Amino acid sequence: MPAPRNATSAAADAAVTGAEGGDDARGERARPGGRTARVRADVLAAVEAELAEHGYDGLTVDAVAARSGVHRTTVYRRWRTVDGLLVDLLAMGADDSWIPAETGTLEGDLVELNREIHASLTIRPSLTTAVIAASFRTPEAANALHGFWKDRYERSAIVIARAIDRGEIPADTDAHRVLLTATAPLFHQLTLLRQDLSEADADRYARDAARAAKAGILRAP
Amino acid sequence: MPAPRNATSAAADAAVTGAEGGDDARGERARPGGRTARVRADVLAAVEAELAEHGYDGLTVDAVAARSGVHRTTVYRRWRTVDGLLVDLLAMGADDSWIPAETGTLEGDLVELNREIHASLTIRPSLTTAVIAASFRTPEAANALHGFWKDRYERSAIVIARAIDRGEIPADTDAHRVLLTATAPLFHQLTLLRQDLSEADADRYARDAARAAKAGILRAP
DNA sequence: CTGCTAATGCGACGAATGTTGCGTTAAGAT
DNA sequence: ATCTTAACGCAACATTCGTCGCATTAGCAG
Repeated sequence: MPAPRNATSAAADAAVTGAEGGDDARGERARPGGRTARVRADVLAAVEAELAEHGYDGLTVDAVAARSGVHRTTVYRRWRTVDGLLVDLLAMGADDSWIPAETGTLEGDLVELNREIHASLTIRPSLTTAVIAASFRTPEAANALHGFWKDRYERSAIVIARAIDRGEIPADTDAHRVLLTATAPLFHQLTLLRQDLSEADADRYARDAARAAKAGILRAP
Repeated sequence: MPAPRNATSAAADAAVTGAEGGDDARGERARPGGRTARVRADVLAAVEAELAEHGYDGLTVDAVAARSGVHRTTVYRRWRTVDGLLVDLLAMGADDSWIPAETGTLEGDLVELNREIHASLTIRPSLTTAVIAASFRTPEAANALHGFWKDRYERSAIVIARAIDRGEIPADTDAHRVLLTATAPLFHQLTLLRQDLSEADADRYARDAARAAKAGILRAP
């Protein structure tokens, strides 16, 4: 389960894609052309750089504007708040083509998921962690986060389906519960308890969940 | 595992205990007497009330000062920030005499822990959630949160020790892993994914962890 | 190229947020 | 009761944050 890819490279794309930033999605003809897209790319790149230097609690609209060379007012108008910037960064970094890796075993698939999550929470700066922080401050960020992970968990459910097809685990295994059992300890330990957690530990929680599923412990309801 | 008890009643104690607020813990003789303690009690009660009305993102020093009848400057001097207020509230609400309930079975003990956590995250306003939010903004809040939960998990380890004594689970069962497997899904689903999670769901994660431990899945290392 | 106008730039403004210096109050000691 | 001084109240100040009106720039259409 990936965190949003770290978006540095993705920022460049924005100039081409010209997706609509901010929030004003009125039905009229917009003007997503060159400059607007360039501004978005510059600003989001600046957000990422500021995040790397000062972290979430040191992230300000003014600093982002100054670094990007875009005027304060423009940033306020298009993104409204710091959290709005992070939401947009998350949206840009979200890889819609992502699907969980297929290793041939439930255990291997879960280990792979946990490694991606572990990387996304451990990397500095962690966009994932920043958006989590933002989600406690504005409903928009909370919704964006919720939507992102909901999508990821839904896509990941195929891992359990494949294991059922292979006969590894009971057919009535509760997919969401398996995923949560495997992944939740990483989030809890790394973002809430703020304790170190090695990749080996992440692997172990994945294996624990796989073994529990095989033992028929995680069957619905 | 309790969240800090909801501190309304505890606020009254402050006038008596007169624990030192804020952060300036210099070695000189302090003056924790009547007025200082009364101010602390008033302010922290106001914090709790404001939290109930406006939530964490609507919590401001000015509003707390106005409600408590204490001057802005005093609040800034003693607590520095909104997060400092929450840290102090957490410290006051922390029940040092807490020990996990003893039900006679590992499953029952874990269910009881999860119910306490579920309640602390579900109650409005949730001081626990507010402190989590604060922990993303200041290192002090992060440390306070870390310390609080570290203490709670250490105390809770006795639940696994008792189960081992009873012969319910293998002697080399990894206590921390059992606790995390049981409790992490609650935090993850309720505070990160922002999805509903019933008490019955909380119970089930507790039972899952107990069954996994019995099956020898959660043995050290 | 020319006109239209969305998007940006610009400066000024008001509000919210913290800070500082100094006078006042009251806790604790004698 | 009196003295000392930590803690608090107060007002003025500085800074940051977010908004507004208007001028300027630059997509896009014809």
